[in-house]
Amino acid sequence: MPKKYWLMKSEPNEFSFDDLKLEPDSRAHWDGVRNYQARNFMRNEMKKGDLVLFYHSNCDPPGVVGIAEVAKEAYPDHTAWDPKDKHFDPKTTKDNPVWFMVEVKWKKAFKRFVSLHELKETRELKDMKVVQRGQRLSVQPVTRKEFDKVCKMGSK
DNA sequence: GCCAACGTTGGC
DNA sequence: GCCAACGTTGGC
Repeated sequence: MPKKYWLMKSEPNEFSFDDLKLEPDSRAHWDGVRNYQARNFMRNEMKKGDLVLFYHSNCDPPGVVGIAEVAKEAYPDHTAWDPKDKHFDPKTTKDNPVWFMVEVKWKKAFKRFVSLHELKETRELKDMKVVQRGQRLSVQPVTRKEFDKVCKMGSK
Protein backbone atom coordinates (compact mmCIF):
# COMPACT_ATOMS: atom_id res chain seq x y z
CA MET A 1 0.00 0.00 0.00
CA PRO A 2 1.64 3.25 -1.10
CA LYS A 3 1.96 6.09 1.34
CA LYS A 4 -0.75 8.70 1.38
CA TYR A 5 -0.56 12.42 1.93
CA TRP A 6 -2.77 14.70 3.97
CA LEU A 7 -3.33 18.20 5.12
CA MET A 8 -4.46 18.78 8.69
CA LYS A 9 -5.64 22.10 10.03
CA SER A 10 -5.04 23.40 13.48
CA GLU A 11 -5.59 26.77 15.03
CA PRO A 12 -2.17 27.81 16.33
CA ASN A 13 -3.62 29.48 19.39
CA GLU A 14 -5.24 26.14 20.26
CA PHE A 15 -2.51 23.76 19.18
CA SER A 16 0.37 24.87 17.00
CA PHE A 17 3.08 23.01 15.14
CA ASP A 18 5.53 24.10 17.83
CA ASP A 19 3.19 22.74 20.49
CA LEU A 20 3.35 19.39 18.72
CA LYS A 21 7.13 19.49 18.74
CA LEU A 22 7.14 20.13 22.48
CA GLU A 23 4.92 17.16 23.29
CA PRO A 24 6.64 14.08 24.71
CA ASP A 25 8.35 12.33 21.81
CA SER A 26 6.94 15.18 19.67
CA ARG A 27 3.70 13.32 19.19
CA ALA A 28 0.09 13.93 20.09
CA HIS A 29 -3.37 12.57 19.49
CA TRP A 30 -5.54 14.55 17.15
CA ASP A 31 -8.70 14.81 19.20
CA GLY A 32 -11.75 16.94 18.65
CA VAL A 33 -12.59 16.18 15.04
CA ARG A 34 -16.40 16.17 14.86
CA ASN A 35 -17.00 16.01 11.15
CA TYR A 36 -17.89 12.75 9.45
CA GLN A 37 -15.88 13.29 6.33
CA ALA A 38 -12.76 14.15 8.28
CA ARG A 39 -13.38 11.22 10.60
CA ASN A 40 -13.70 8.84 7.68
CA PHE A 41 -10.38 9.93 6.29
CA MET A 42 -8.72 9.36 9.64
CA ARG A 43 -10.50 6.13 10.49
CA ASN A 44 -10.53 4.47 7.09
CA GLU A 45 -7.57 5.74 5.18
CA MET A 46 -4.80 7.14 7.32
CA LYS A 47 -1.97 4.73 7.80
CA LYS A 48 1.08 4.84 9.96
CA GLY A 49 3.86 6.58 8.07
CA ASP A 50 1.56 8.75 5.95
CA LEU A 51 2.81 12.30 5.70
CA VAL A 52 0.88 15.37 6.75
CA LEU A 53 1.10 19.02 5.78
CA PHE A 54 0.54 20.85 9.06
CA TYR A 55 -1.66 23.84 8.35
CA HIS A 56 -2.32 26.79 10.65
CA SER A 57 -5.86 28.09 10.25
CA ASN A 58 -7.84 30.96 11.67
CA CYS A 59 -4.74 33.07 12.12
CA ASP A 60 -2.87 35.73 10.24
CA PRO A 61 -1.58 34.60 7.88
CA PRO A 62 -2.90 31.06 7.47
CA GLY A 63 -0.67 28.51 5.77
CA VAL A 64 1.49 25.41 5.95
CA VAL A 65 4.27 25.42 8.53
CA GLY A 66 5.79 21.98 8.24
CA ILE A 67 5.45 18.24 8.00
CA ALA A 68 4.15 15.69 10.44
CA GLU A 69 3.75 11.98 10.16
CA VAL A 70 0.96 9.62 11.17
CA ALA A 71 2.35 7.79 14.19
CA LYS A 72 -0.68 5.74 15.23
CA GLU A 73 -3.74 4.72 13.29
CA ALA A 74 -7.28 5.59 14.28
CA TYR A 75 -8.74 4.72 17.66
CA PRO A 76 -11.75 6.13 19.55
CA ASP A 77 -11.55 9.78 20.58
CA HIS A 78 -12.19 9.59 24.30
CA THR A 79 -12.81 13.32 24.59
CA ALA A 80 -16.25 12.71 23.07
CA TRP A 81 -17.28 10.91 26.28
CA ASP A 82 -16.05 13.57 28.67
CA PRO A 83 -18.88 15.93 29.65
CA LYS A 84 -16.34 18.53 30.65
CA ASP A 85 -14.60 18.47 27.30
CA LYS A 86 -15.27 21.15 24.75
CA HIS A 87 -15.93 18.46 22.16
CA PHE A 88 -18.21 16.32 24.33
CA ASP A 89 -20.78 14.46 22.27
CA PRO A 90 -23.60 12.91 24.35
CA LYS A 91 -24.64 10.67 21.47
CA THR A 92 -21.51 8.60 21.74
CA THR A 93 -20.51 5.82 24.11
CA LYS A 94 -17.62 3.47 24.57
CA ASP A 95 -19.63 0.80 22.79
CA ASN A 96 -20.40 3.17 19.96
CA PRO A 97 -17.48 5.57 19.78
CA VAL A 98 -18.50 7.46 16.58
CA TRP A 99 -15.48 9.77 16.72
CA PHE A 100 -11.93 8.70 16.11
CA MET A 101 -8.49 10.21 16.19
CA VAL A 102 -4.99 9.38 15.04
CA GLU A 103 -1.65 10.25 16.54
CA VAL A 104 0.74 12.47 14.65
CA LYS A 105 4.40 13.08 15.16
CA TRP A 106 6.32 16.25 14.41
CA LYS A 107 8.70 15.60 11.56
CA LYS A 108 10.15 18.69 9.99
CA ALA A 109 9.61 22.43 10.03
CA PHE A 110 9.64 24.22 6.70
CA LYS A 111 12.54 26.57 6.15
CA ARG A 112 9.98 28.99 4.95
CA PHE A 113 6.30 29.35 5.82
CA VAL A 114 4.02 28.69 2.83
CA SER A 115 0.98 30.93 3.08
CA LEU A 116 -2.49 30.14 1.85
CA HIS A 117 -2.11 33.14 -0.39
CA GLU A 118 0.88 31.52 -2.07
CA LEU A 119 -0.91 28.20 -2.43
CA LYS A 120 -3.71 30.00 -4.19
CA GLU A 121 -1.30 31.64 -6.58
CA THR A 122 0.36 28.38 -7.54
CA ARG A 123 -1.11 26.84 -10.66
CA GLU A 124 -0.18 23.26 -9.81
CA LEU A 125 -2.05 23.55 -6.55
CA LYS A 126 -5.32 24.92 -7.86
CA ASP A 127 -7.16 21.67 -7.15
CA MET A 128 -6.10 21.44 -3.52
CA LYS A 129 -9.11 21.46 -1.26
CA VAL A 130 -7.62 24.03 1.05
CA VAL A 131 -7.57 26.67 -1.69
CA GLN A 132 -11.20 26.09 -2.68
CA ARG A 133 -13.67 28.71 -1.58
CA GLY A 134 -15.64 27.74 1.48
CA GLN A 135 -13.68 24.58 2.11
CA ARG A 136 -13.79 23.78 5.81
CA LEU A 137 -12.67 20.18 6.00
CA SER A 138 -10.03 19.95 8.72
CA VAL A 139 -8.50 16.70 7.50
CA GLN A 140 -8.10 16.44 3.77
CA PRO A 141 -6.19 14.28 1.32
CA VAL A 142 -3.59 15.82 -0.95
CA THR A 143 -1.92 14.19 -3.93
CA ARG A 144 1.71 13.27 -3.91
CA LYS A 145 2.39 15.93 -6.52
CA GLU A 146 0.71 18.57 -4.41
CA PHE A 147 2.55 17.41 -1.33
CA ASP A 148 5.90 17.52 -3.10
CA LYS A 149 5.20 20.93 -4.56
CA VAL A 150 4.28 22.44 -1.21
CA CYS A 151 7.39 20.92 0.37
CA LYS A 152 9.50 22.37 -2.37
CA MET A 153 8.00 25.78 -1.78
CA GLY A 154 8.69 25.41 1.92
CA SER A 155 12.30 24.36 1.47
CA LYS A 156 13.73 27.42 -0.18
C1' DG B 1 -15.46 41.40 14.23
C1' DC B 2 -17.89 40.31 9.96
C1' DC B 3 -20.04 37.18 7.23
C1' DA B 4 -20.21 33.57 3.42
C1' DA B 5 -20.26 28.88 3.04
C1' DC B 6 -21.05 24.79 4.87
C1' DG B 7 -22.84 20.79 7.94
C1' DT B 8 -26.30 19.40 11.17
C1' DT B 9 -30.70 19.39 13.36
C1' DG B 10 -35.41 18.84 13.78
C1' DG B 11 -40.25 20.06 12.54
C1' DC B 12 -43.34 18.84 9.26
C1' DG C 1 -37.31 13.23 2.69
C1' DC C 2 -37.47 18.26 2.44
C1' DC C 3 -35.73 22.40 3.93
C1' DA C 4 -35.45 26.40 7.21
C1' DA C 5 -33.02 27.55 11.13
C1' DC C 6 -29.09 27.28 13.50
C1' DG C 7 -24.14 26.73 14.82
C1' DT C 8 -19.43 26.53 13.19
C1' DT C 9 -15.45 27.39 10.33
C1' DG C 10 -12.14 30.26 8.86
C1' DG C 11 -10.59 33.85 5.46
C1' DC C 12 -10.58 38.49 5.32
